[in-house]
Amino acid sequence: MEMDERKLRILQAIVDDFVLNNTPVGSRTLSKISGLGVSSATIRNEMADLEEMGYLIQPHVSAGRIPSDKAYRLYVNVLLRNGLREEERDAIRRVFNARVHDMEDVITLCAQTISDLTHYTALVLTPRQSDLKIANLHLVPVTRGSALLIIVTDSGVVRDTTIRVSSALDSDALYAIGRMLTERMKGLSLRQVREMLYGYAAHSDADARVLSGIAELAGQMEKQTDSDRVMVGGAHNILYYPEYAQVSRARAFMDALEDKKALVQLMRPEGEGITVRIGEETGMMELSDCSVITAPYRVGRGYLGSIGIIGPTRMNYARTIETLDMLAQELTDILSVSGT
Amino acid sequence: MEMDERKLRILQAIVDDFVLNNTPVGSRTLSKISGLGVSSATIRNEMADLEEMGYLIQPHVSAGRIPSDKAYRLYVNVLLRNGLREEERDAIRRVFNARVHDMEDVITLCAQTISDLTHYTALVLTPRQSDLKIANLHLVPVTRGSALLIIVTDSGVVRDTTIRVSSALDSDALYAIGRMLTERMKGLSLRQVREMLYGYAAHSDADARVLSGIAELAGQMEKQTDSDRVMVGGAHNILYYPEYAQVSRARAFMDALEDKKALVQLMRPEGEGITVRIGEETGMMELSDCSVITAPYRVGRGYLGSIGIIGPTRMNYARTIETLDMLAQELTDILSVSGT
DNA sequence: GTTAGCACTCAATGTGGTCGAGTGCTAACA
DNA sequence: TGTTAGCACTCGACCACATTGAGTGCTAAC
Repeated sequence: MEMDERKLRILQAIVDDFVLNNTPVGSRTLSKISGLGVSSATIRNEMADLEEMGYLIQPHVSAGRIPSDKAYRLYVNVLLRNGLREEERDAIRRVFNARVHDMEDVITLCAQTISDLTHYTALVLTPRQSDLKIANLHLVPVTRGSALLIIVTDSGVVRDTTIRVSSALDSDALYAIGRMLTERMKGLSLRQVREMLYGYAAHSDADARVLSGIAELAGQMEKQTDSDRVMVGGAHNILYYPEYAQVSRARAFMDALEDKKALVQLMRPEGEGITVRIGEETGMMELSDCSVITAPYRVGRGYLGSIGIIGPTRMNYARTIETLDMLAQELTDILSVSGT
Repeated sequence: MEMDERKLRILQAIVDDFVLNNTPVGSRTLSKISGLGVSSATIRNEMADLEEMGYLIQPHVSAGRIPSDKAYRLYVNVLLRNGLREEERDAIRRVFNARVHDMEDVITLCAQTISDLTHYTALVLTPRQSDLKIANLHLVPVTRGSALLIIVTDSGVVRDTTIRVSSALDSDALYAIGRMLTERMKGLSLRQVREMLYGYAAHSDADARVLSGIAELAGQMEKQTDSDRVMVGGAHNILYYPEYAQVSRARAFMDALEDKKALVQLMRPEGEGITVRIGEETGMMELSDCSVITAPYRVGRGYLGSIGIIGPTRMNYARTIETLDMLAQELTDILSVSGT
């Protein structure tokens, strides 16, 4: 059995219709909408073939057919076409125009935007903090005897923590210490800083306090597990898809979202661009009726993280892929300007 | 018809049982569990009275009774008793022990903790940024020609943005400008800073750039609407309550959570301590079968924000109230130490 | 290769019947 | 006067069964 043009068109029509209506597609409907001008009987023959080839599934004998994972895969690989109208593309380009805030804001905004635009559940994998390189260290007096330690990294991520310091240190003294430390640690990753600090002799008590503060913050940032890097937004979106009309299913979905470690795996890019994982391809039982689409974002040439969505396999792939692709590009652009 | 001791005990037993099992409570069950040692017929008479008084509702004639909002109100006002075991209280006290990170982390951790401990949906109202007072302003070189402007506020909130500056300014020059600005603006609220900047003549181009950066950031922080202050966590928890077994209800709930403005109103404290809003008392149609419990947190004597939960009216009030009360106290303690 | 026709399948929907938890009322009792 | 046993009654929940109709596969004709 081989695939021909007509089979392809029928398959595409089935996927399109099923994505839209979520009901098994019958031969009669198809002969009307496919625009092929053949009768339902002919379509039936073709559908029987497609089923035999593994592209279609018949829930029961007197229902129509629904696409299999394999069908979606084919659809994504060869049948996909423009999913967005030009004005929608414009809207996406304008999303980040407003203003570049700090990195966390950008990430949050991004998750929100993804969820709003696609109506699926947004996934964002933030950059790994321990890989970030220190750009600046600052010490800022808060009260007598306490100071705020601020670490600025190369991609603009700012972290801070309050530490105790000698009350003899005023703003200028703290600045000086900050400068000195910046000199030594600039360009190092947090991992390296921690290692360096182990063999570091403090000149004074004051220094010692500051150093241990830095060690602690660096430790914190390094301790950030992969799981902490995952953000989920708009999980409630799935409640609008009839696939999840049973609460138990919705619950299973939500629970799967709690497994951050697995999500990190799911967001691992395969190759340079967009990655689409369909149904079983997700490798997670609970998500076997879902698809995950992810797009990497970078700064300069280096991979930082991914943005993506998770939704029912019955998904508007064209729209979603294009939306994510554009957003990832925007994100990359913004980070390249503001960071480094 | 007046309320007597026995009616109270019966009502309490009904609420307790209904909260536990979510099924209308019948007279026979009640005569067994109430421990009053009277027959079901007697209980029936009492229940008829309680219904007449508005405390009970009969879904249909051959079902048992369920508590009305009025019953929960009475329950909360007079029948509540210790909801937590000592070891649970200990666990709560240890939540924030780990380490004080920056404020945002504390808030996030708090929402997570609330949702974990209570299994309801967590609500957190963060402090209003424009009311925060400036403690320190810092300018930090990022690249030649751009700098990071960092604003530290009195309760430790740090905001930052990248601004363009003259490339002639090195780290020391930026520090000096930062110090100068700190001198002038320390103790002012962001609102005041903005006003001040309007009538402010810049000494140089460099200054002008910096000032407009500050104005912008202050503007951003001020622009933060009340809606931006609301955080919702663990919304998926409600899927575990049979009240929301119909997806349409779950959806209505989730949609209500999107109305941040209304949530801010819901989290407005009434009086000093815990506020409980039951059913219709929430003032939101969509939440008429929910209750909202909130507890304010402060720094020093000033009200900063609230933490709380939202869940079905059929809720374990004792546990929840005590949990929130303790967490708010912990939060207040932590902020008082790290801030100001 | 395509199409009309037909018997067949099976989920979805509707209908009537039974079951049982729970009630209100009444009458007897302490 | 308050409590209790007994009983007829109500009504949702559940089950069995029949009906409906969308959709199929197969066959025979074009």
